[in-house]
Amino acid sequence: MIVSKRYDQYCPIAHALGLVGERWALLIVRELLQGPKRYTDLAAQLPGIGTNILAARLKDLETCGVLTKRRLPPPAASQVYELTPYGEALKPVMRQLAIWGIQSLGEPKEDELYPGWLEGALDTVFAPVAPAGAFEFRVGDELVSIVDGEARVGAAEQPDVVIETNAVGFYWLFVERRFDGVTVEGDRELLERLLDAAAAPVGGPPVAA
Amino acid sequence: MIVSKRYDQYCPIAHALGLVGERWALLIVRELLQGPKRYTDLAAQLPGIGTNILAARLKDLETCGVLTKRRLPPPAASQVYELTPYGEALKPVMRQLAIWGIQSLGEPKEDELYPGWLEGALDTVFAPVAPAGAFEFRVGDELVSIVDGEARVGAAEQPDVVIETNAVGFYWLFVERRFDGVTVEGDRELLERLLDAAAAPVGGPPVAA
DNA sequence: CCGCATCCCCAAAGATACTG
DNA sequence: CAGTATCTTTGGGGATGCGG
Repeated sequence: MIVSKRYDQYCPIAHALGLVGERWALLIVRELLQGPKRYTDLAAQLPGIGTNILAARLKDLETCGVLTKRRLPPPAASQVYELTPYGEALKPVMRQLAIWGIQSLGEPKEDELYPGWLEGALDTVFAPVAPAGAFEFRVGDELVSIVDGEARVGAAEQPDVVIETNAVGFYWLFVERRFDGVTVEGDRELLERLLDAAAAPVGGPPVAA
Repeated sequence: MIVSKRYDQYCPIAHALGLVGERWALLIVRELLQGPKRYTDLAAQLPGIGTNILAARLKDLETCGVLTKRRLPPPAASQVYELTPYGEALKPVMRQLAIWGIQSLGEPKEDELYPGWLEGALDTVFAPVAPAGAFEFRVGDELVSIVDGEARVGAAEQPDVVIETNAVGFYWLFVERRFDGVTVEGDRELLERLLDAAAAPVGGPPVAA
């Protein structure tokens, strides 16, 4: 398993795929973008992964410098996995993958969403390109703000704009700029600038996948 | 094979990986970013792929709307594969993957490079974020220009800046802003703006992979 | 419990030969 | 040239076991 079975080309993309291109690898990174997690928590968030695969991936990702295993100080005897700076640098990749994928994903059904999804979305997709200002998103029962380009759970102190909708409204707002079912209070133009910055208009595949 | 074995989550990233996350898939996309190609040409550019895998991937990528099979008009009786607009929209993903991957790739050995590599690099990594102006790159025996945000093989008519180096110099110029072995004629500051726009400073993994 | 290692089974990948 | 057919090998999914 070690270092074998990669692509045999000098190419940054092929090399990157050699490091994080295997099944489950980028989903593990996705989980760790939300902060350090324990083995069991990872397994819980990745339905169907199988404990052997998880262990193998964690080992691989550790040896190639994407994440580190860290033992928590005495009171909590457990250990956690966390991204290295190089692993964190995958965020732009995840961002683009998410922007591309969502175009053919279709709107969410309410019961498919997991707690914290909005924070993940805002943190990786919107926050990195957010213009100066304070945004407050109230989507379903999630409440997350972006202030100075950083996503935070909870309300903003002095929000420039407050967006209220449900998950479906949020989906269409992002992929097609549709404001149906979306309530915007405050600086709507600032929100539009955020949406423009977040993603170029793409459109889905010719055949819905 | 059809539609099975995907990740079972409502998540744009998981969905994207379900479409293009399998082995070889993104490398096929990489090839087609350079324009339509025939089956045999693809096989030639992807050492070790195996004809059955290539055929299977092409079929999968076609059914999920990433590429199309097109039969060339009569004189040339062959058929080619080309990206759909949705497939082309993967370019930002490839861009970020390349930027991330190159940080731990190491400098090239001259015999590892394939003809046309510079055009690929400039087209997917630099051109999409290039500031207005005309850049001319002379790297080894490759000669490619970027004019108005588009990469083109050949010299620029009125270059604002001409960069001359070899592949190794080009590598370090990009990953560490080192100008050793790089000759810059004309507007050097414009080149620096291009480099700044192309990639945030990242740095490789703690352990060289 | 948590963090894996082991085992079994099957699906997918690799290699090669062959065909319209 | 553009694949399909066939065979072998590898890796993933699922369950279970086991030490700390």
